[in-house]
Amino acid sequence: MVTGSKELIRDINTNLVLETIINNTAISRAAIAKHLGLTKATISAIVQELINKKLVIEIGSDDTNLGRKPILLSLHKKAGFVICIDIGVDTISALISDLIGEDCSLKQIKTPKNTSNIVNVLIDLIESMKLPKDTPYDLVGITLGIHGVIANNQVSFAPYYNLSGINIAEGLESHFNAPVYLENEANLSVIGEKTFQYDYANIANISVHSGIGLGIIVNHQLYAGYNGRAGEFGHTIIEIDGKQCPCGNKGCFEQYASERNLLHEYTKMKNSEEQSFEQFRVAYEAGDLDAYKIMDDFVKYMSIGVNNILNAYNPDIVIINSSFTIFFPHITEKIESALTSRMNSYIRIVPSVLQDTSILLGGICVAIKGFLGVDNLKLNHINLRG
Amino acid sequence: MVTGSKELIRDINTNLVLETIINNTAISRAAIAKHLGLTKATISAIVQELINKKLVIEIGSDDTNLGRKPILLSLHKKAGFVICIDIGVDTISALISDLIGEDCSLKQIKTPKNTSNIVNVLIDLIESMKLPKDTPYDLVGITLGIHGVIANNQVSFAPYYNLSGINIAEGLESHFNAPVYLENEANLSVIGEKTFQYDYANIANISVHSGIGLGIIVNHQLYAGYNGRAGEFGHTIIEIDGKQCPCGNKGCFEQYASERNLLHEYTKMKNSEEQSFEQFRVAYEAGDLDAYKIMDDFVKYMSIGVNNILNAYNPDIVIINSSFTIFFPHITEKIESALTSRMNSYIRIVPSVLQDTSILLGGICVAIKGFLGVDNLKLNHINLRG
DNA sequence: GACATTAGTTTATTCATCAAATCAATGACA
DNA sequence: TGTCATTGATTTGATGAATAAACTAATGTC
Repeated sequence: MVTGSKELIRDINTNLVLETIINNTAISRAAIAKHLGLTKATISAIVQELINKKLVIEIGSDDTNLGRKPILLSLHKKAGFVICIDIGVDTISALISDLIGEDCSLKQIKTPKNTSNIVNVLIDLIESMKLPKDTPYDLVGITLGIHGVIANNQVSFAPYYNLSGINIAEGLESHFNAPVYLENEANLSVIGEKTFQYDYANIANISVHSGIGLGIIVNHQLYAGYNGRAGEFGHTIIEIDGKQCPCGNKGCFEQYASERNLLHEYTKMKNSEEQSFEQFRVAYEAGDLDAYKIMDDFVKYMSIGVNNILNAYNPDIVIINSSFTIFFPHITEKIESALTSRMNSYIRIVPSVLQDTSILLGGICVAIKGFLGVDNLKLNHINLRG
Repeated sequence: MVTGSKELIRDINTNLVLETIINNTAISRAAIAKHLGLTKATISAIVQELINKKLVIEIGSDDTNLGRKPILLSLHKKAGFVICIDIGVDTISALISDLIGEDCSLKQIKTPKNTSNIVNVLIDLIESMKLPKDTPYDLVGITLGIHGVIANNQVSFAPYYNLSGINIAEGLESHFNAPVYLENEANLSVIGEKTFQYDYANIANISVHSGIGLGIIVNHQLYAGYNGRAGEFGHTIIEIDGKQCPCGNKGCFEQYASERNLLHEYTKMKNSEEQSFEQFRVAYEAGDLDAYKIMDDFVKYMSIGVNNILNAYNPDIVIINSSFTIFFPHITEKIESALTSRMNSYIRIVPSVLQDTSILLGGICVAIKGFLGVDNLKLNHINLRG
């Protein structure tokens, strides 16, 4: 039960001050006070505390033309560092970052066939990377991106690899002495998009891969449903008595609009061996009519999916993350014009810019938010290197 | 910007105390302190304030077998009264209630063809009813149930009557000097179900009438999307290139599962004049095979809708409110067994008990919550009379 | 009638906010 | 060069709400 107390007030205001400092990059005490509607005395006290904790630093004066020059405050971005590991079906990717998502370094390995030893694999992976030295807090959080359903920080259902029953979080936590956050990949993706790219209050992010995932932001917060199964949008039905889906349903969305299905249809047209996306792309750019037909199908099915998302969640913006939108970003305009319902309000449909980095960047955010206690993070500078 | 302050602490704790008193019907100061984890001193101070404001009364001692007998506290349910008016397409229903949803009185009139004068119609309706006398606060809130989309306490889109552009809330507020809350009918419905019947954290409530509405409770709160259009589930597509819907789409859910469509299909089978639900019901109970076929369709389409709701919102419970479930409540079991996806977690599918009173009772709750500042209301006793 | 037990109140303390005064720094201007 | 207006930041005292601990109140038991 969250009741009111002095500590609660301080917590709320401290987090707001931190949030204000981060989201404004550099800001003075006076400006924070004005922004939050708190008195300068309060802000001074809170800032002093944050400076003592080495979470905030003074970075010199701003250039104003009247009165005393303000002292600019900034997050001490090297106070510690965070790690996100995306456990993909084929590849495990690890990203180390400072506290604002800058100065990242990436390492990738193959996902082992047998995942029973996953905790040790992850420990070895992290220890093989160059970790920042001599920071006040060192490693302050690890996020794991999982292709599956998470409940209570544990994998409760993962169709592509067997992680259920293994307590990954605890294993890593006790070894690194830092909090470990498990999260669904589609959820991390939308958090990454919100934090680094599209700062809207309500976002739907569709990830089209072999299946289809959906991450939802509602009122600036991740919406995961009561046991983490919300946004299993790939298994909503868009065709009565439609194509059989392995899940047991007939006519699931991902049996139509997934990359796997569309390439499969393309292969059938070509009557050849399994076609890759790259082969499809080359053919499309060469003006191949079959490829055009497949792209039309993608637009048609995706517009149905987007219509259903609009009527279910009513977001401000829909982001589509897929190979199709990476190579043909203007396809989102076609999807938008394929929407037919007069019930829909005005909406933006955009291709993902972060593409396959959105999961890792989203994981970085989760760990940073967890460490700093900040609710609504907004970061800008991205600089990925291998 | 919500910042921390002394007043915020008191507000939070006062609302928690009120909530505890209401949801426990009668409870002592000591028990409240234990329940909330606050000290007895704090609770005593807050309760004294509430008694002074005539919102809480002492109702005698409880019978315990050891120590001093506790003084039981209760909400002063006659401190004021609230009104909900459901503006239906054909009928306007008004319900007056005390502050716990007991002691209600109902009045219904026909919806006027011309709704330009709606404010005066509502004022006349309210003033023609017997309002409680000599209460400390008198009328403390009016909720209007609207068959349409609400944004900023105004009707932004209503397909069945023309209310856009009329500032109903302001007109009533200035006349009765009480806050007026506009809300979508499907949203009120789910609030009513949650408060009076099914106390779950995550609820989906499907209202099947001529169209199909959906009210969603997420984490104990109504989920309405950023401009009130979430839950327009009737216009999600369940059939590619399906039946034409007036909204512009093809294959909308409500073109299949709505009462209007199913009766229309039944009429076509019978090759007669338009069949009513009553005619359908009589035939079904007489063993008519066409009626059985229609009911099978209802189960089939509804199970698709429920599947999509589960994968979109992941609620704890799905409530179905329709003529079909009123007369054949066990049909929800058939719908449940028609679910095929192994992605779905365990779920309860139940028929609405409140039926057509859910909107009015939900509206009563909205007004009570607004007046008392209570977040999570739980009420029990229902006693409707005409 | 002493005592254990529970309910509720009183009192002193703590702590975070606020308002107002004060100190600090800086450019404008005479 | 020195005064002043202006803005930034800190200090000080007051306020209010929570807490802990002591105290009063009420009641049944032995």
